[in-house]
Amino acid sequence: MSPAKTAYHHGDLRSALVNAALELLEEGGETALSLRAVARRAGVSAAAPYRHYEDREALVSAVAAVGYRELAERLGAAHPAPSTPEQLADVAVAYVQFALERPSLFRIMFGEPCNRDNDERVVATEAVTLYLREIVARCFPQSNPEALAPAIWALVHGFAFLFLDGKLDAPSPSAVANRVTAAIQALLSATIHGGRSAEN
Amino acid sequence: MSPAKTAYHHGDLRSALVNAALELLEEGGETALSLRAVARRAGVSAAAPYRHYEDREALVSAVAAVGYRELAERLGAAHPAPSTPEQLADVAVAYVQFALERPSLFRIMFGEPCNRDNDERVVATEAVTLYLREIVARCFPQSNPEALAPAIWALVHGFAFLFLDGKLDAPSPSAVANRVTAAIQALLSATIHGGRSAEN
DNA sequence: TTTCAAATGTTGACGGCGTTCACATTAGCC
DNA sequence: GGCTAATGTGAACGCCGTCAACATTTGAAA
Repeated sequence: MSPAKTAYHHGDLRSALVNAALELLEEGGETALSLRAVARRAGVSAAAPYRHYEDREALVSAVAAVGYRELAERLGAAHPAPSTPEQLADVAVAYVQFALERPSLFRIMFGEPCNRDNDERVVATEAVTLYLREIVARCFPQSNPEALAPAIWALVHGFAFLFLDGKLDAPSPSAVANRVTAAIQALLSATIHGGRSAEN
Repeated sequence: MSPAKTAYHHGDLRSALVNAALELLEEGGETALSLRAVARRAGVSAAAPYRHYEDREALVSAVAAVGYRELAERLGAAHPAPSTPEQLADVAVAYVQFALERPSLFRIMFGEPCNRDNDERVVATEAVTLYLREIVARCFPQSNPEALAPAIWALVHGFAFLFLDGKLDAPSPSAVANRVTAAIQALLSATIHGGRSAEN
């Protein structure tokens, strides 16, 4: 509740808008996330947000950036510094659970096109990328993290989306966890076996 | 160009709307896909579509269903009946290429929430699921396809989305293909090795 | 302290959207 | 040939994103 960066008339409307957007997202899903609704919730006119964000997409990007930070936090909470396949699997499960618990936020983060410009979003994404590569490097120092990390990310990310869309049945959170864990284990044992070429 | 099912005033407006929607999608992306624009292109009033689709989402679902059929076609073209890891990898590459070549359609198919009701969409999805399970069963008769098939799907699907969103660099189509192929090979060799329990 | 420019917020408007309802037209069946 | 149901139209509603003109407030220069 501590006031943040730029506080003028309203007192940091910029971040108040992001918070309002997150609330609306949780309450009513993507459909509820309109610029006007956000402004209304922040107690401000419909045009006010344009003093802080170029357009709707810019605000959505800011929301997505918060999502990336929260995802990173969540992964870190699952395990601060994984160094075994089991621990890595825990992180993977946390990733999928994040997607299932906050589906609208996750869809905003990944489900729509985003400007490749150097905005908050790209930075936040890069953080996730590095975090993951670091983990893989620690778990498999003899492997090639730049090849393995994306594969693991893709596996986990794909599970998240397929569960989210109902393409794969997700009867219970634990069932989801089991499935993800098993897949990770399979991919990892492949690396250990097949990664012989990394001996050089 | 042969006229289809129900032809009344317009002569199969129902499918004309889907075609118009697909055109708009290719030309202008998801943003261009409005019910009014679709009606305009079909040369019909804004209210006419409601005689054939309950709402916008229903039309979008119909478009997605076409997408699923085209995806299945594309996979089949990559290899009619894969039975080796290499052939399966070809199918996987075709999946990702479909996503990159028709990003808007792919996003409509997977990127937004869909009603779990028993509509065209669910049926078309099921077709993909079965097709994949069949392939896996043929490639690895001694494995458990119900566990392996989703893992492969997730891996491929995740790659598709991450490339699509620019989270992973996709410098050239062949680079994408190589990455996907390598990941598939890794996962598959894991199955061959780790799948010992399937000997029983 | 006064003053002034820049930052911030408001009002009202525009066009586009999804959707509905009352109405017109047409198609096919008796 | 005429009736009913199916199909298309037109006008309207409220919501949306966005903009331009205007009002207010702020912080600092004078």
